[in-house]
Amino acid sequence: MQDFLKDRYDPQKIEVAVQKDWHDREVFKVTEDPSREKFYCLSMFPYPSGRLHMGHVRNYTIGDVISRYHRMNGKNVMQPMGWDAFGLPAENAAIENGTHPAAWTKENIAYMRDQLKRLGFGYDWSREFATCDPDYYRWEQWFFTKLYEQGLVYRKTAAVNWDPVDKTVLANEQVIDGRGWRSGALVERKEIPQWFLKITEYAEELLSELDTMDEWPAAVKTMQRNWIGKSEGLALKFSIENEGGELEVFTTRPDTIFGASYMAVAPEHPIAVQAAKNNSDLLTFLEVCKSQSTSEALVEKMEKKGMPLDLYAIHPMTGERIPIWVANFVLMTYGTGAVMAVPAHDQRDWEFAKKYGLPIRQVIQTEDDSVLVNDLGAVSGYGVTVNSGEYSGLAFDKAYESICSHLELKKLGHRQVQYRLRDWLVSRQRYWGCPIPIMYDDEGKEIAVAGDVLPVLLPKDVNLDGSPSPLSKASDFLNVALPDGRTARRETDTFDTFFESSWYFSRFCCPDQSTKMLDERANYWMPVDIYIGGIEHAVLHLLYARFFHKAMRDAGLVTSSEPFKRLLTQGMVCKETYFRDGENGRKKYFSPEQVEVELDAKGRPVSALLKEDQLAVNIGPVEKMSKSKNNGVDPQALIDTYGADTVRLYTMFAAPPEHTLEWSDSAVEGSSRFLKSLWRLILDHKAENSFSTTKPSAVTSDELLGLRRHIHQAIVKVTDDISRRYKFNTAIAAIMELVNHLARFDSHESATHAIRQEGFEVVVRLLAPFVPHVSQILWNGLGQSGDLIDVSWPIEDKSALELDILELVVQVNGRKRALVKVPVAATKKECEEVGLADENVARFTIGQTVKKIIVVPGKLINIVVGD
RNA sequence: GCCUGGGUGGCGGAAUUGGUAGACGCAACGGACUUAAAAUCCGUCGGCUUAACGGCCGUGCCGGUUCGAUUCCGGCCCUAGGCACCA
Repeated sequence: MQDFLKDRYDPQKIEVAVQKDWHDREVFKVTEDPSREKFYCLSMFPYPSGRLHMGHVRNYTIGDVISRYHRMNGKNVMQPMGWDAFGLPAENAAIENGTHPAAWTKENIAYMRDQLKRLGFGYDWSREFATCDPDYYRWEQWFFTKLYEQGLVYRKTAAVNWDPVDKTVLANEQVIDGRGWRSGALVERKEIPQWFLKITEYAEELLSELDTMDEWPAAVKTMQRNWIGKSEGLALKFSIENEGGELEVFTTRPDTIFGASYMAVAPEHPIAVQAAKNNSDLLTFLEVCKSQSTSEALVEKMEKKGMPLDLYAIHPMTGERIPIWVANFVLMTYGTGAVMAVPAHDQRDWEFAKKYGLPIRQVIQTEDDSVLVNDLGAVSGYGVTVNSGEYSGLAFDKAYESICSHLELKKLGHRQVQYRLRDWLVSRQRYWGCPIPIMYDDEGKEIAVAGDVLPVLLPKDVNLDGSPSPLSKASDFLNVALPDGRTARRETDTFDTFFESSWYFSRFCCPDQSTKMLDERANYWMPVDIYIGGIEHAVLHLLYARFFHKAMRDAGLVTSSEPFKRLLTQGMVCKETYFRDGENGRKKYFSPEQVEVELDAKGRPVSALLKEDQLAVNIGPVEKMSKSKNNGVDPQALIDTYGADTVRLYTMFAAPPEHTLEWSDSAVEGSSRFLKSLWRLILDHKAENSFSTTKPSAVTSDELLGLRRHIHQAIVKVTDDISRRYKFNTAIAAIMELVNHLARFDSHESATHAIRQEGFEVVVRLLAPFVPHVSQILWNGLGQSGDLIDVSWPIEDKSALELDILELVVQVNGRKRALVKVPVAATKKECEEVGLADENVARFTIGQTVKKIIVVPGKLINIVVGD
């Protein structure tokens, strides 16, 4: 590498040169090496939307810092990159601009790949692939047919959002205020046959394995546990009066059964549908329910409504007639689609009962609520049964046991484990996705496509005009001749794009394998040692990927049970917003560059003007960078202005990885300033041209020992922050502190030069993961040769950390009153004496009795006094 | 509505196991250098109070545990993410 450490710091020049060198020598290309510890570092691959956004930059910088750190610690590090290339935006772009999704995607990938390279991420580009490559998706088609053979795949009807004008299925995102985003038509709920994967077969393992995943954030594990939603309870049957049928429900509270005063079923429940056949009011109600969204969030926020079915169930304990209602809040997708309502002890049942005047009967008495006040709401806690016939007066466990046993004996119920988790609906009625490898013969019987004729290629030549399913009109694709001479019709649905992202990490281990889905290399690299990505994936993507990996394990494709050893969830990147109220009630947003902000004396923003017309604009909240809020910062512009190192340094310094990061242009300036000043300090240091024979460990002056202690303390701190705490902001702060110490040390003797040389060599190595380009140049500038990426991470000299004198805080009754110096070896008693002797401490202890003295070794002395 | 986080100076954040609240940086202000500006360097920087030493208050709000609470517990407010077809 050429000697760049001359005159001015020019990031563009050095970064491009360093990157070219890495590329020419394939520095980041790796192979399996059983002699070294492997480290598989993975960042969630991007959807190729067009350009990188700041969220990508942040995500990939975190991954690159961790990768480079582990490589400097001697591990065999693999860091791959690829593209989650199927999805809705490509189809939308196709409809809007007339570009083909394949071409649009390819172009975006090319641009974004260049951006990633310009940011200096150490990826093994030889492993790159896009999920829309047939070489990739053929294997997921193959695996789908394996799962089909094993009975883990099935077809049944499920609801979709149907746009009656465009005659197409809409994603939840495409439904705005109940209307299709393009047509504006009221969206309907429609039941169509779709493909499902039996993730519920793995519910128990997906749940229990979480207990062993101690390197995952507790919040993510809790979210997954609640999503899987295991509950134990009683499945019981209520017979229906006259009709002779039965209504099955599930309850976790059999102890409240005597309080069941009505039943509620989902609008799609067969008995509701049946009852509506000769009841036009009921039919109308069911139709209204049908127009409601498929989104659970919206269903739960709706006003709770219902209608009686004019049917009665027989209470299995009391023989009482209880009315059956249909209710819009009962979900057909959970349990049996029917519930027994106990309004006294369930808040939602209570509200519904109040609204429709249904009886509320208290059957549980909690310790602190001897009387149930009906007007305040349900009492959902546990307690002792009352008004429950022969089962009255029992504690929860006893009541649960005896009621379950009684109903089991009478064959009216059985204990059951129930999960909230539903099977994974993988069918999508879209073009730009992986075709589902299924055919239907003339009788409509399904046939899985044989493995040796895969892939089922997604045809390129289709008509994309926004009308329904292009694949159903592509006759070359649609019609197939079977080997036995019969003809068949292909499935026209494609896979959910979560299908592709559920196993890409395994394929990165052996992307060139052309005869198998995976090979032995996957077992060398898997599991991923650290997986980094947005918190928004906490449940869906991460749960699907865990399930998929277990299914692959059971098919003998991998040996590990969990795909991701550690998970690091990254916060969003935000920026302030500026807007004016538009005519149609919608806000018009202005980008921060268009706005001039006026600050008060304290630096608080007080008002903002649009530069263009010098009139006021409103200052909005700080929100996630997005096109709609017009508050995005283009990483490319920053790279062009400051260089990749500054952008990387700022994104790591501004906040810990899990936090949302609030973007500040002036703070970016600060990171740039730090690199410039470090450059100048090392340039000046080099110019001293001092020859020193002093060994750093041999210095004796207090000042130099102190300086050297700062150097080795920084090594300890930064190492711990990167490897254990994943707190890159404090790691960088510690490096900045060390640089400040080195810069302010006002001596230029040869011994000082030697310590400074040691200090800068440490600083440059500690900075290498964050700002790899400038670090490489400074490393060479300090007289060292070779690739910094393969230089060992510094190790602290323990003797440099030793101290003789400690500072202790002295508190009186928990309030800080003094700082005292004591020898390291001081006993507890000696510390107490020094503390009590302090003048300011004495002001607060005089005339008081010392009741107790607490000494926390190395930290503080707390003197507790009183009268 | 349900599940899960978060709330600390003007701002981003620090305080790692209950032990000095505000590290590091930004902004702001004062000064040096300069014909001037930029850049750079030095200093101040939570509020109130004091001549000074120091003192009092202060980590969203209310209450509790403790010698000691940003940290633990209970309740509340605000805010972000997810809720199964955005990825």
